[in-house]
Amino acid sequence: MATLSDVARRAGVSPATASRVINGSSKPVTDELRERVLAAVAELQYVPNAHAQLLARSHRSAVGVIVHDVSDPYFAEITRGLQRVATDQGRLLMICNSYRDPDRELEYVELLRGHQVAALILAGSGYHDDAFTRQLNEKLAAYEATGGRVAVIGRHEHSGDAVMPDNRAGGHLAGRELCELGHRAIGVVAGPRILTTTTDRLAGLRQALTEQGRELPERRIRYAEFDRDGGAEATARLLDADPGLTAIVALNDSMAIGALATLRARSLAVPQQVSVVGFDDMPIARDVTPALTTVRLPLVDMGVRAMSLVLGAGTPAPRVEVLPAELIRRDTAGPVPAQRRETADTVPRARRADAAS
Amino acid sequence: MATLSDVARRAGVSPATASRVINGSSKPVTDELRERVLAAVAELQYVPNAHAQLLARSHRSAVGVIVHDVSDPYFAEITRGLQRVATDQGRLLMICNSYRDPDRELEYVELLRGHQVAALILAGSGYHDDAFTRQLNEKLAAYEATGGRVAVIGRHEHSGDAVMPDNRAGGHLAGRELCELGHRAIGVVAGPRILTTTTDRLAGLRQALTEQGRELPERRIRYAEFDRDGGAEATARLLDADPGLTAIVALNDSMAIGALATLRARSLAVPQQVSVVGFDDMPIARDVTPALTTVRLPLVDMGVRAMSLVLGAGTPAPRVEVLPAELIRRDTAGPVPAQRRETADTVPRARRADAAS
DNA sequence: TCCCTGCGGGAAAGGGCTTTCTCTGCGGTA
DNA sequence: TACCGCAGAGAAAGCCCTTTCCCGCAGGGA
Repeated sequence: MATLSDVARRAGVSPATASRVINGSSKPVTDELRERVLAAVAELQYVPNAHAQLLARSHRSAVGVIVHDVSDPYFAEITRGLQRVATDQGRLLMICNSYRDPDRELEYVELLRGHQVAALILAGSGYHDDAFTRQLNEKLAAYEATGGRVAVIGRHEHSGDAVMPDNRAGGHLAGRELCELGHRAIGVVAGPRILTTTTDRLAGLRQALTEQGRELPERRIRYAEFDRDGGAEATARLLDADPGLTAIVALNDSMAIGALATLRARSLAVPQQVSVVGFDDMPIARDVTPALTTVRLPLVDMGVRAMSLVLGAGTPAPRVEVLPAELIRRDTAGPVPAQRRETADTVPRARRADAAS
Repeated sequence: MATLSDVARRAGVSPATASRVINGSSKPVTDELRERVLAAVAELQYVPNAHAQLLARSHRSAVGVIVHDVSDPYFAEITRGLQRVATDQGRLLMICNSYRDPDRELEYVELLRGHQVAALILAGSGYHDDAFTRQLNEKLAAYEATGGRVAVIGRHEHSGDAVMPDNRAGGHLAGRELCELGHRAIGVVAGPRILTTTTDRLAGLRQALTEQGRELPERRIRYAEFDRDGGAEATARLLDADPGLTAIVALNDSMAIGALATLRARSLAVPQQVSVVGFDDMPIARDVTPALTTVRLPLVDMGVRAMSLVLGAGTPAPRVEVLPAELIRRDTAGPVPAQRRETADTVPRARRADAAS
């Protein structure tokens, strides 16, 4: 690789001058030398060594981002928001996928710190795991102690700046909607128990049911991976255990799509026999058939805000921005079927079996 | 940030010794010093400056990847394959989104070169743009001249290693299937004209129709963005111009989903009134209703191979691996409706209008 | 004419790390 | 006892840039 001094030598100038020309320094350089340098750069196809530059400059510019998986639409949307702000400010993003592995998350914090990022954004659910949380906070604190900025998206455990989707309110919205449609036998297709996102959404849902004088017994909840196959599988287990279900809440849209697949496979009409409500409103939600009723989170906006937080001026007190959830009514949630209007819980066993057939 | 000399000072050793301990150098260090260094590292929360390391080591390890958009399922799958191999070999990936902007692509080549990546992988369609292609090749050649490895995925223009999905054969597969189902009035919802992927798939499709004694006139093709909305819009234009269409080929699955949306909006039953064939077989294809008949490309495998090519031993002659396309029959393509069995081209105007209603 | 100013350019000092080279001191052999 | 060899540690030379500091020179004012 050609280096700066190669360029300088070829142009017959000092490395200092070459550097000034290349970086458009404020220090003036005569046109003649400038041209010679530029010509040398072109001839040698010179590209500055980014690492040497970063070492020489004190200025840190890149921003590190840790998500569970960029290719997951949830994170893809958040990332879009992050990118928008970063690009506007000429920042480079380093995006890392933790694939929901806490250890990998820890490793990436180190890695990004080593890469001298100016700020760090952790997006995605936290874990119910005290040991992990403590370790993470230690690392984050160490980073912040050296001037690094940190913001989290959708995580409680961090003490600094945070952007929080209102998962609990979203869960509540889904629950209330279904109650108002008359459903009583509601099953839940949930993500991993260890994720705070799962428990937050679940908590909101449970609260809504309780407010309506109903319950969400643990046997009506199935935990699985937060993806399509997890949703399909959890739905199957739910249905096997409780054929009388008239509604299913999936704790994200991918799982909802899996749920829809299982219902279709079992020839259960949606929403005539079983209603389904998803969560997140990812782009595909409107394109499945029937179009998915779901709880929308302002994903892009979450990204925008987190990045703004981290690139803007710091404040002594941590800022927490809670972004609201919104119910998007489409076609998968309908009134409870007539023959099941009574609560499945109180229906005699025999009739319940009937109703399921 | 704590530096290596901070660690060394605290441990009462030289930076050289500290470095040896931290990197597990082959040079032996007594246990006592080793412990002192490790203790200092922990106390100071020391993380080596990655840029300084990269500068000092001659060894280059990271691999640069340029895709159109990682959050697009097509690239997400390819990236999964790339990651798999990279992770196995302990390589870090730097992934950049060009958002189908040729200039940005050029910039990223420079950027990644500046970051001293050991190899470069360009995934995604090439452009019918000679000036761009020349520039790109120049940059790539300069990079290769300094020992960089390059592989492309799905691009013709590069003279080196390449992994090529058989887009043409895939187009052919889609065309033949539709012909065998009796369709004659086939419309195409195509991606941007400037992309070689579009033209390759189109060429295969056209060839299949020609072989069956049919034609693919330009008026039956609509070019739009390679996404859901592009597909929806192009389908609408196609239908407006030619209501007698009995089949639509979408040149990728996102567009196919858009096509499905438009057909649903117009109450045209799929596949009873109109058949649809997609391309790529992205994961969601099986979950839309009706499930999408499409042409599968081994996306993950494409990524795996490209990365293996680039990390394996170089060969004097460039290697081109062509990966086959496969037709996945699901539920969106069916036999041509009875009343339209004759070709739309030969049906009198009046009857064509009837048929469309 | 002399001095001061200011402009354009180069020399050189880092920035944080790796690695070669050098040095010290010890044990072992003749 | 004298010498050799080697293990283990440190000194220092880079890696490739940026940027401060300094210098020479030309032009302008007194």
